[in-house]
Amino acid sequence: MARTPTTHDPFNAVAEPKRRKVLEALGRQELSVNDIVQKLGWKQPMVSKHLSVLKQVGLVSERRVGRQRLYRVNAERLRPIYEWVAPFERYWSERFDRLDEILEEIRKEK
Amino acid sequence: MARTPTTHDPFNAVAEPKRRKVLEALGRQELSVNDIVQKLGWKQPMVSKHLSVLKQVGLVSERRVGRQRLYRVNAERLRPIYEWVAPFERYWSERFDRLDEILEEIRKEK
DNA sequence: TTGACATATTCCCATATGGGAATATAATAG
DNA sequence: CTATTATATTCCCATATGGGAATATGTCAA
Repeated sequence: MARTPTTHDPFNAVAEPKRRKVLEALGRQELSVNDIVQKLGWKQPMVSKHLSVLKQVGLVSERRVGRQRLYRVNAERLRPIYEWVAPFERYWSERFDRLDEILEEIRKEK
Repeated sequence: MARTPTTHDPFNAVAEPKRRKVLEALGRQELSVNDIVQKLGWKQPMVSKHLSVLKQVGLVSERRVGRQRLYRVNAERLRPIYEWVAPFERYWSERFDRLDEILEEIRKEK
């Protein structure tokens, strides 16, 4: 029944390129909405909306200071993505392992 | 407008949990549609549909042998995901680096 | 109180979705 | 040719989407 909501899990939240941009813009820093607006050059409501999704899914945390809201990345929530994809890293790096083996064999033949 | 199509890129394709299951089921092996149907216990059309998306986005390749179609993971296409998420790995592992520093300081004080 | 600033929310709409069920295509065997 | 096996496609529908524009909420300062 329809696509999984973007707020359902980190995989869906991060499928949206702009949401990835927001996380990149944040990096390790704690930034206000306006900081991000400046940095990315988007409209403020757009930034707020994407932050809202990221927050609902736990990818960012929010801290209120005066009239500002400071956001920071909650990297732990990215971990499932890393852990799912990391095992596949061997699939493409293995190619080079094989290349090493082949080169080794050629070396021995000489 | 509207959400980015699932066939647009690996991030969107893999946001769907069942599509991740299909890739896991494949692993390094080359499997027929029926192999996957057996392995996952889903209806055949469902498997075919998900394979179709994965193929369109380049996450699997297809080879025809007789009436069978053999699929295998094209791991290269997962690389962008790995490379996007990997830098964040430091964010959560760093916590332990700091812990090490703190322990080191305590040691010096003694 | 009244502004001014910072941020969030609402309303709008075209669009692609994933699942189920049924059916179509393709290829082999007899 | 026909039946059978292997796989793909079509039709259905409820649903959440992301963008734009406008507006609401919240907080400080004078």
